[in-house]
Amino acid sequence: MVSHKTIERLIDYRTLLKTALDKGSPAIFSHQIADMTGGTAAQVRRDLMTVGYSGSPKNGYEIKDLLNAIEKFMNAPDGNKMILIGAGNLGRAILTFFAGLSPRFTITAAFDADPAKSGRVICGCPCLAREELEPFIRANTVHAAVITVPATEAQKVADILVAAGVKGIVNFAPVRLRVPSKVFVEQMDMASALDKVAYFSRHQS
Amino acid sequence: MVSHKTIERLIDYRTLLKTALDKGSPAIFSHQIADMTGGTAAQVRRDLMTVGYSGSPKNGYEIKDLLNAIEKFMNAPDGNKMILIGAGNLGRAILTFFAGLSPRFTITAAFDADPAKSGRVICGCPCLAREELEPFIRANTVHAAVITVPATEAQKVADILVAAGVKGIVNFAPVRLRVPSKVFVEQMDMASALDKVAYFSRHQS
DNA sequence: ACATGTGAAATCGTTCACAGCC
DNA sequence: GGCTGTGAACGATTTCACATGT
Repeated sequence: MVSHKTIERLIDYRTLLKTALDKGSPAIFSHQIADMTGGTAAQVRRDLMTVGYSGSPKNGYEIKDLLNAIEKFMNAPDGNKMILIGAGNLGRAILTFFAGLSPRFTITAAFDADPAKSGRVICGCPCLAREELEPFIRANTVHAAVITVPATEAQKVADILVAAGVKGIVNFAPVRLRVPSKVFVEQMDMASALDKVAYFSRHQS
Repeated sequence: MVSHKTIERLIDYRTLLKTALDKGSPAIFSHQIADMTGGTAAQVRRDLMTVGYSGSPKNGYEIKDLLNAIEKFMNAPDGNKMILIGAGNLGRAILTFFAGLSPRFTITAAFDADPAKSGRVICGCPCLAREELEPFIRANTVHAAVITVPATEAQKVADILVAAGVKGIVNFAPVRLRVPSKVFVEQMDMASALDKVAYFSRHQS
């Protein structure tokens, strides 16, 4: 019911508001949020309408309360348990990246087809065999999965994930995954991103 | 003049058509393209209108000719020279990833603030000192840049890139870059992606 | 019959503009 | 005066639906 774009921006606002709060600002105006995210003041106000928190014309928005409202609206539980499939170069870089994130997201297990990696701890994360994937998901809570296997394997992995009940996937492989509409896929396609940048950097503003 | 979304899809079609061509198919229908990219047939036809190639109701689209039309429309020169700033974990993973990518994109140089890395070859790519960044861009052709430095450094790096005339940026740092509208930025924000997946995997289809 | 190309309608998202409040 | 919240106008994108060709 609430638009995809709006959610993306709310996520932006949230991270922005957090840093503003850390700096000690008590309140903020819509045009300030707009400036910092590259949007317009009207759009910020529209977006904030959906979370059901009202500011005052005098002071704008109380940052602390607004943050609470956004988190409540997003229903963000403070722990997202995730898994990663494909502990190659990219996979390991992401595992390291996650270590810096937290505590909102934790990768509870990594999986790799290479038997040499099974049972070892890679970048602070236990690595299991590919065969363990489905049983693991059924036995543990897994909110979402990160796919970092080669393109040829990605759809197979996705099928297993979907069959086991995973509802969210971040896919780094350069293929569009075919999944039921109940499952949300976020495509992190570097190859497409490069093509896009190559195109737009050459054509008009 | 032609929409952002359409370009994204054309890029999708192109990669898809390439693999279809490799498999030996001579022609394809709009609904087949739609199925494979998760769109609708009508939309595919609309998108293809913009590249100015017409199929026939009998056979659909000649894949070879359609590919040519798309490439011509995108004006894709067969070499995009890029640079990467920030040779940390993520940066190195991306350098390796690029090696696997076609000849369409090559990273001609990497830059890092750490003096220990200067002058060395990292993942098959010469690494230079941060001070070399601006002179390098002015002396060589640089179509676009990939930013993989920590969030705190990203805006500074972007400012240098823009000042030196770079027109396209792929940004992996979790901050929105402020750049003139002449410069195109593609945000590859893993943190936001995770938040998005976390949200949509919990809320409706 | 079935697929294309494309006006026209419908849907979705953004911006305008103004009432109400401090 | 400057800001919020929001109906209404606007603009962009998607889908419908059908004439046309094979």
